[in-house]
Amino acid sequence: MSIRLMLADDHRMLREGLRRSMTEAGFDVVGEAGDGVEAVTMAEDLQPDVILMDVTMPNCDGVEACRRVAETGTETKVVMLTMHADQEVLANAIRAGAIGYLTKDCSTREIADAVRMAVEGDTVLSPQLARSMLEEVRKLDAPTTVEEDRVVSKREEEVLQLIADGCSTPEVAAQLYISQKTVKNHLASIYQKLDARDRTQAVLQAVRMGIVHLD
Amino acid sequence: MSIRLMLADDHRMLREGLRRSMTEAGFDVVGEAGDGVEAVTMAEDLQPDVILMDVTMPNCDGVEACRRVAETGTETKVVMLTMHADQEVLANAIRAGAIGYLTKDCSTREIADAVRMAVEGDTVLSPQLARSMLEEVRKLDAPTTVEEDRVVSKREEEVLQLIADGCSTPEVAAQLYISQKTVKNHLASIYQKLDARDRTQAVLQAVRMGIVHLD
DNA sequence: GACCGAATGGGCCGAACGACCCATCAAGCC
DNA sequence: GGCTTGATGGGTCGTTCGGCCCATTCGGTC
Repeated sequence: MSIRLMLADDHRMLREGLRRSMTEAGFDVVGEAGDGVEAVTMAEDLQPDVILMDVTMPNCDGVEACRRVAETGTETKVVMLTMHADQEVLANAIRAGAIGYLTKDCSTREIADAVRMAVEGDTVLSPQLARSMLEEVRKLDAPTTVEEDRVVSKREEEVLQLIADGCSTPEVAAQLYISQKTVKNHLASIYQKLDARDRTQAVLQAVRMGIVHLD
Repeated sequence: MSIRLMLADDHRMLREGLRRSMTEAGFDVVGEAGDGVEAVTMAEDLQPDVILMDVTMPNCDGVEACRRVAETGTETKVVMLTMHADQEVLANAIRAGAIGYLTKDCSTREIADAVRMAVEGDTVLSPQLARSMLEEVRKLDAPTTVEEDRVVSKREEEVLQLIADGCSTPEVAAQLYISQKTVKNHLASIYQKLDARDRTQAVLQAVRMGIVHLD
């Protein structure tokens, strides 16, 4: 039993090319939509296994159409196609429930593979997009704690964390049982090391570097 | 010219099954490794297009092996295979440079597709893993700017962002073509709204709330 | 023993900051 | 027509901040 595929793209030429190649690849192209609204209604009607959806379409763009299809609660998987590897759009598409995201510079073979993977529930991402997204994940869990190549000293780190927690200079001094002057000296040293010119920049830089944490 | 594939798994039976099915799928299985160290040396030797690498292996686990292969700077793509959909391991694999991550409950057809996608540079993720990772991304940018329930006014937001970018009061004033006094007024208003007592706390709170972004 | 970095401190000073008063003007809402 | 909110601005005042000079002590390393 072959996979039932639906196409949604406002460029007829591209659609016809896709239909030809997807049919050759063994898929059953059950429908073609030329804009977002048409795609949604047609999807409800045909209940395809997979929709290849262009991002930029009239009436209602691909991302929004994808959201509406996902909201119907059907098993239909949506693979987004786009001209540009825009990370922002990717994030929106993911939120909208798309299972894959391909740039249009990939081969028909790649698209066919992606469709098959989509049916199985696997996610496929184009190289550029995967990279940007994985970088996000990388940022998320950067467990830098193992390293011993500390930029700021342990004491300076404590000062930074307390500042980040909302303490003023005298409060930090009280917390650490040292004088305000020492706190200022630590800060001055921190500014040099983190290339910051005030506590605000120092704390932000420390957050970026994972030295301190926001609660 | 067929794709040159290498297998790395400590279970011979699984390896042989993979070899058979991958050969049937048209790939050229050029080598098989039984542990991590062997996989790394063999990969250097054979320079395969793709390695299907088990996560759990003796000597040096798949993730570490993947890292070493990636470090050699070759074009070899690594697709990780695993029994369990462990998000932690996935994150590590990604950091290690893996391009795909599949659970072992997927079909040989899926694996074959994934290998082809990997060659093209596309990333493939198993359903459970994709879900968990996409949720991470979702978290990242969840505080969508679309909302109209803004805590601070648009102008105040601009001020906050500039402060976060490292501007001092006079610099913010210059950037926005307003007086320093107005900047201070905006800040005072921000302090109230964000329950902050100085610019440092205000910016940190804004970062937590997703109002401003760190570059 | 000499040297260095870290942690601790002091004093001084000018600039920046934040709190508290205030005003004006435009826009939106009841 | 009033009311509020946002954005613009003024002034004053005390505090804080950050730069710059300095010193001591302690634990390492060469």
